[in-house]
Amino acid sequence: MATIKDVARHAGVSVATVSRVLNSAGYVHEDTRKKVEEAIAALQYSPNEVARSLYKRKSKLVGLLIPDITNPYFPQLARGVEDEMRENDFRLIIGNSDEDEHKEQEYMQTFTQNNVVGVVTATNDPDTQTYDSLRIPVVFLDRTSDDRPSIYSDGRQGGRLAAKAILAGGSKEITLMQGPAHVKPAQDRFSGAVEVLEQANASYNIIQTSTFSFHHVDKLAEALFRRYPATDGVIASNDLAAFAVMHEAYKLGKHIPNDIQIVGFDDIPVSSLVSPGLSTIRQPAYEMGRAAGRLLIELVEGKQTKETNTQFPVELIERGTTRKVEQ
Amino acid sequence: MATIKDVARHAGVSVATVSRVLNSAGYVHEDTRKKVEEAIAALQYSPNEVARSLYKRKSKLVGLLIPDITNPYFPQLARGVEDEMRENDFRLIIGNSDEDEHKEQEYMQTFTQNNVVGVVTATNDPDTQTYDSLRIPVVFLDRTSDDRPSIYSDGRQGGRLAAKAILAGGSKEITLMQGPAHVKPAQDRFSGAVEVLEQANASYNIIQTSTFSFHHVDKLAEALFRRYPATDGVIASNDLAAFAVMHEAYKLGKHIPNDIQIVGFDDIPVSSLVSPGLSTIRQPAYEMGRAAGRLLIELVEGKQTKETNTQFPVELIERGTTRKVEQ
DNA sequence: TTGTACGCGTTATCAG
DNA sequence: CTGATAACGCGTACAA
Repeated sequence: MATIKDVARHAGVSVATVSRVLNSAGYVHEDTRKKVEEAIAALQYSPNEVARSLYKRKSKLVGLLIPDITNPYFPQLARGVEDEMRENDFRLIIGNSDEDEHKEQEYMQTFTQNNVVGVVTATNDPDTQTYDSLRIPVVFLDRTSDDRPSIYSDGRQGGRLAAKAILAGGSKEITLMQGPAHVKPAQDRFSGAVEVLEQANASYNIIQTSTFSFHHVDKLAEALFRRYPATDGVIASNDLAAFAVMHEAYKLGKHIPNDIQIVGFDDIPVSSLVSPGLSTIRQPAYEMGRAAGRLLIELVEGKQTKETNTQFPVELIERGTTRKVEQ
Repeated sequence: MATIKDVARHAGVSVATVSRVLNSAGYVHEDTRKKVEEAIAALQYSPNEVARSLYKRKSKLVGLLIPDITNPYFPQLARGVEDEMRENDFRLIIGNSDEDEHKEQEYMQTFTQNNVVGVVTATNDPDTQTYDSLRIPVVFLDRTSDDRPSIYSDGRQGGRLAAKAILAGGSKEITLMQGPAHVKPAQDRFSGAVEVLEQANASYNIIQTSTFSFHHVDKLAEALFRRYPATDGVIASNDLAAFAVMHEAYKLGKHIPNDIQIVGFDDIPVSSLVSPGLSTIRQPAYEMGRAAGRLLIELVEGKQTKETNTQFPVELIERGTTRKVEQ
């Protein structure tokens, strides 16, 4: 690895001059610039980001914390954040928190130890204390928060749309899956759905889930039909849960959507691929990720941003798990 | 952020001493150690990894390059790598290459600029040149290679198992999806399947795909049935492609598995959740990721490792898209 | 327009 | 056992 010194020597100038052309700062004669650039090319020099980071006390690194990358919803968020960052020359250190406060703290420490300029966190149960003591900007993603920069979608409206769709399709015995209590967006969805169901005077049951993880959803689906066998409409807490319900419904010999309607939440990519296609509430995850990235960059660069808190609209995607109704 | 100097001052010792207790190197009196540790606790000091990295010319960071995190197979690999790394105090810088050589190089540069100690690459078409000039260990993941450290699964055997399963279920008009030509594991699967089909004197057609991405698989599935309408058995290039085929088959009014059998590849988590469950060749992705992480660490630490090249077994998972046969 | 010298936070060497 | 001090590679006053 060539260093700035090697370049300076090769070009017959001082390191300061090299640094100047590198950062296009200060004055430097056209001819010397040329020489330096040639030297850089000849030596295939590229500046050591670590030394830079040490001197400036800030890197080109951003921390991204997500609950579990194995849940297809998060890679979309992550991808959005990454693309936005890459276009602005930032790179990501990614960590999975698994809803584990210890891991979360561990990663936050890694982030600060590495001079990240900011962090995006899509963690469900952020220990706000940890974030309070942070000196760098933090953007909360997929998480509502009034007093902090955050990007999220309209969970309440999503809940409403889901409930309306199920109602429109004529379900009478609706079961509502309630996501983890500490996850704000999950609760928003829930209350949005409840709101509509109440207004419609519909009868519904509730089944609780404490996690979004794979391993639990199938058991949850089983429990759902055991407890509420008459269920003919399910508002799932997310697409994964919806799949599990579909799976279980088939096992029980129910036909979808004739015997039972199901609405998911998220619209992860596979949802359009399965059969029947899953009707679901779409969150623009990728765009949300990008927005979070953009917001963080603005914060990092100290730009005045009034819009530090933006909510994305959701949308009902009707596919094959709900009944079509004539308009 | 407290620095080592602050700690030294607080403890009334020199920075050298603090450094010693930090790294438990050299001698330090029990009493002074105590004082230092108290100071560390009091100041909530944690060492600046950037400065460390600068001095030692190596960080606690590892680069991970994957084609696209949005494809559910890769998060599993990534998760395995991450967990293994985390347990050994390494952290990940993740990049999506999108099969784009430029992006790949960009990330490789980022990696070296940040003094990563090694990289794991699950990229399909690695520009080996880039890796040759690298001074740090590289582990190729999900990719066969004789002369380089790599972790992959037995694609050929996978292809065989898939073909046998389809044959056992009695399909007569088989269509074989051939993955991207430059992706070695994909070709292995293909040739494994061909091998079995040839031996059985089975009639089969081939449809090519140049990518594994979401947006193309549905079109591909469409093309498949347009070109080979009589198809009653499909060996898909991966689970995502299999889903697309299932979807298309339903659209055409075909019943699975009665009219048509489908076998996927990967066994991504949703495959067990959809209905019918997807019969597929399971690759132990998470374990492979962990193995890659472990191997990289061994390489980094200069341990003698004969096993620099390990192949994981694959396994047929029979679910609902193949016909059960009496043994 | 250019060069010298210092500091960013650590670790390691070498006296004491 | 402990303390100065020189690196690590870079950016920036300050001088020239």
